[in-house]
Amino acid sequence: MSSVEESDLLKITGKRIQQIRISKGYSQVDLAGKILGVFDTTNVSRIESGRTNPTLNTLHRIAEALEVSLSELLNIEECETDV
Amino acid sequence: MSSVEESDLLKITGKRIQQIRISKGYSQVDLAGKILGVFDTTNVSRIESGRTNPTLNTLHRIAEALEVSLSELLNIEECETDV
DNA sequence: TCCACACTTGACATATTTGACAAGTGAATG
DNA sequence: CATTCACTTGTCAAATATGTCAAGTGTGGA
Repeated sequence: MSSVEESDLLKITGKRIQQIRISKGYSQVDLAGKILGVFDTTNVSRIESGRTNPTLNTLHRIAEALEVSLSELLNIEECETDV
Repeated sequence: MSSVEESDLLKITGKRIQQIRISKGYSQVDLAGKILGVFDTTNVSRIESGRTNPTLNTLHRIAEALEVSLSELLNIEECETDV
């Protein structure tokens, strides 16, 4: 019951990334620019909207750019999705 | 300086998964069996040894099987890698 | 020695992420 | 209007994760 479906997981994680990004005042372009190595805005968009299933390395790069730990980035409430 | 190279990240995460797995008294076969859906021992081995860059969904499935949160699973010390 | 168990490693097919680019939407502004 | 900005969406190629099978290593027990 507490198990999260894949698509939900991706959407929830995407929203969390977006929340943190916005709270820091970054645009998607800003974020992509801060990410180590090459990172396209396209991917930011796809990940934030949960249309892609990012790899550990990608999540790590995003976490660094957002100046949070991986652990924080994925600190998802597994509780209710309602309301 | 604090930025972790990809291969290090994968190895560290793999070791962490292995630690938790062993602390729960599971073999790789046990773990693979507990993971939601299909999961081969091969993958457990590859992930634990850092030879593969797992996706968010895969990490989530492993976390569930290990009965820890994603956040706990990835609670990696970003401190020194030395010594 | 033989066998079982736990794990590693290689090869392969399939699916998907990532990276690159182009185009489209909507909002705000001059 | 036209332009700019932020973001979405489509397509494509390349790299790679996953799933599956087979074989190899090392350990321990009968």
